Amino acid sequence: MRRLQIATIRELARLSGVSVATVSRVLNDYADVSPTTRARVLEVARELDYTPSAAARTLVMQRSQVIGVVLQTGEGHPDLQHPFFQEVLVGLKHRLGAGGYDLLLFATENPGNGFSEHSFARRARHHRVDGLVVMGVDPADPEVQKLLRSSIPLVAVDAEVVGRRSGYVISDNQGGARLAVRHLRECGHERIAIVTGMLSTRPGADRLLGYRAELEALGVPYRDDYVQEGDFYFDSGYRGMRALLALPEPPTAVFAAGDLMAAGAVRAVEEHGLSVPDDVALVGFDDIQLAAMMQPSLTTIRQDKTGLGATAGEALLRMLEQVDAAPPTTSLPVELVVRESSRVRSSRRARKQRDLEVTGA
Amino acid sequence: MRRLQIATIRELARLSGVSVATVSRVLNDYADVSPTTRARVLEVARELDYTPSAAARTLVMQRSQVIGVVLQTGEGHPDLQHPFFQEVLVGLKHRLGAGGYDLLLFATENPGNGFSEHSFARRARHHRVDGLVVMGVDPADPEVQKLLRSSIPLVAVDAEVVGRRSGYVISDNQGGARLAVRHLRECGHERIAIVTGMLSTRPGADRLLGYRAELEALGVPYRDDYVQEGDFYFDSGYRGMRALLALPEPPTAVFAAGDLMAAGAVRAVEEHGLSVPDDVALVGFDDIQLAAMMQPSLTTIRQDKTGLGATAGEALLRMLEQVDAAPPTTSLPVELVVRESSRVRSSRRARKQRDLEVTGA
DNA sequence: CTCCTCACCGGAAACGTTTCCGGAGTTATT
DNA sequence: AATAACTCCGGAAACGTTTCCGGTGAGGAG
Repeated sequence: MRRLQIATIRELARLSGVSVATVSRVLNDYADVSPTTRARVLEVARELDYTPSAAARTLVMQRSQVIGVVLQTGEGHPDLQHPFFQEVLVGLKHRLGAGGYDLLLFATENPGNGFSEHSFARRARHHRVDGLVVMGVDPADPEVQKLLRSSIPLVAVDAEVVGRRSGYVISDNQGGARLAVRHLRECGHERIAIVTGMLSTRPGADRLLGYRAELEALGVPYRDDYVQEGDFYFDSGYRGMRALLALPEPPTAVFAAGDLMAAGAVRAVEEHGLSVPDDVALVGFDDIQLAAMMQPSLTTIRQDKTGLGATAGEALLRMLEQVDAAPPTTSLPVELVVRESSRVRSSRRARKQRDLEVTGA
Repeated sequence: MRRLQIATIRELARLSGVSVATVSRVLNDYADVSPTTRARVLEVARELDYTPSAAARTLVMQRSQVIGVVLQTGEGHPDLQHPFFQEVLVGLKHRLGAGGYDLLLFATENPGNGFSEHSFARRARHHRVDGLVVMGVDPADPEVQKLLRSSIPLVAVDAEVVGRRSGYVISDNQGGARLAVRHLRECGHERIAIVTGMLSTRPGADRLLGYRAELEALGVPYRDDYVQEGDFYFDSGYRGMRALLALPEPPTAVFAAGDLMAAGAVRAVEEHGLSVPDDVALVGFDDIQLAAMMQPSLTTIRQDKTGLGATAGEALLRMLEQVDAAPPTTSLPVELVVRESSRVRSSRRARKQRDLEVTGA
């Protein structure tokens, strides 16, 4: 009873004694078909376990029901490796999946086979994806610029790209940074330093901006030597913190513009024989899983990561449904989550609270 | 100069003054074409920024150059959320990308639109994927069984599925568990408990098996009350550890069958007013990023996660190239990584070493 | 009884490729 | 000088759909 070839619409038509046109009509829920015919065709289709060919459908309809996802492989660190993007991906997949779309992950490694196949724009056209989501890319990247001109609906996460058919969703990075600095100030700190993310990225730049803005608003003088440039990953946080500790007048509080870097900073502080938060208070950014789990648990600015993905998906769906839908330029709110790394003293009560937070999630 | 329609092979043929057949031959590097013609076609193709349509090619060639990836959305926890799978995905994408394949992420949410679209087997046929990689699934799942019968080359990660065209790659979970227990015993512990992963999964079951086997080998009596069933995630580690600490004779060492659970266990221990490793020694499994970053850093059994992905990709490529290639049944070695959570005392020297490990990675 | 409308259906073109088959020149072989 | 063997190329079928356009038969209006 196993068929060797997978069933085609022609086979299905033959078996139900109607034309392929009619079969197509019942499969696509057109009105112009009698109830009896419809029932018969559906029955045979079920028996055959028939599935239409996406390729054929794409070819004739000029749309694929597939969304391309590009995660730029950062220098050395595949972005896929950063927990942040992973969570965004979860939200994205969920929303787009519910909308009937599948996700095509563009491999960033150039296959080399055939004629030059690399460029994202080419790959997008090649697969005829209906839309694109790009994450962690530099908007100035020529690759990205090509994508923008391509008239394929696109939404970027964490990068401010705008075009006729492309928008972005992003967290309120500047506001988040201000929250972090204000919190540190309210904890009594005056010497507040920062370890930044990559300044070439929007979040990296904005968090630094917010840091400076809040410092000014609070009347705390800005010092160049309190700014350490990092790259969002653990090691750079570690190195940045070391540099800060080596200063003649080291800071008593540090805002690390990413949780991974905050973790690195904690490592540096403790290796220096000091303690978090007693000697150095720390606030991170992102609230990745790690933040609540580490010791001391990390005060941080929570981004709604799956929300970013879901919002991006949502916006994309809107743009696909109505051609004239405006591309999104959405900024999602963030939230200060106070944990141990910024508390004056780690008390019994603090621990209890921290616990509730995690297990309740 | 912008074309409204994307260029087709027909257009390309017209512009180069040859037939589509010839263009196709040029593009696919056939020998049967004169150097001058070849050059001309290539030139025009470059000008047009021509890209062949994947849909058309798939249709006629009956292959898509796409690999389907299914990540079963576990009960409550999307697997994509577990760092483990993320890293496997990195390796997979890398290897398969280099082989010229793109990855299609199957959305697990049933789109509902059209006629029943859910089943993975249907989706696989629908997109005509050339191969499949499945992760974190139950081999007994009827969905998976359907996939096996479908004659599409398949390789599973972390699940022992075998079929005519399907194999698996997995870590040596049993051996890893034995390593963990032996290490704990060598640290002087006698009362060694375990918090298991989901026993319905291969790794969950195997790690428990290894635990028991090594206990026996070492002549340490096995106790039922030293076995707490978890589910690989933080909370279950936390709960399991609490239960163990409530025992009349609590263990002095615990093997947590996953790093996330180990982190939860640390939390429970400290909340209980005890310390890791002084009161309770801990060994985890996986060596996810978290393990090296947390405080105390986690002794664990390292799996080669990207290696799993790469091996899976490699095997799949082999099966795609030669139909008669045997499906893999590969087991990758694991490795004990000693960090603070199992050290008798956290010394200056230990910290130094831990540091090297992380920054050197 | 004829004509119109309407419900239902089939034929066929189109989507963009690959590949089989054969044909026209050109060069080598007898 | 005829034929064989290459080299290079074009026509056309095929892949599995969707959709336009038109056709048939039944029933209602004139």
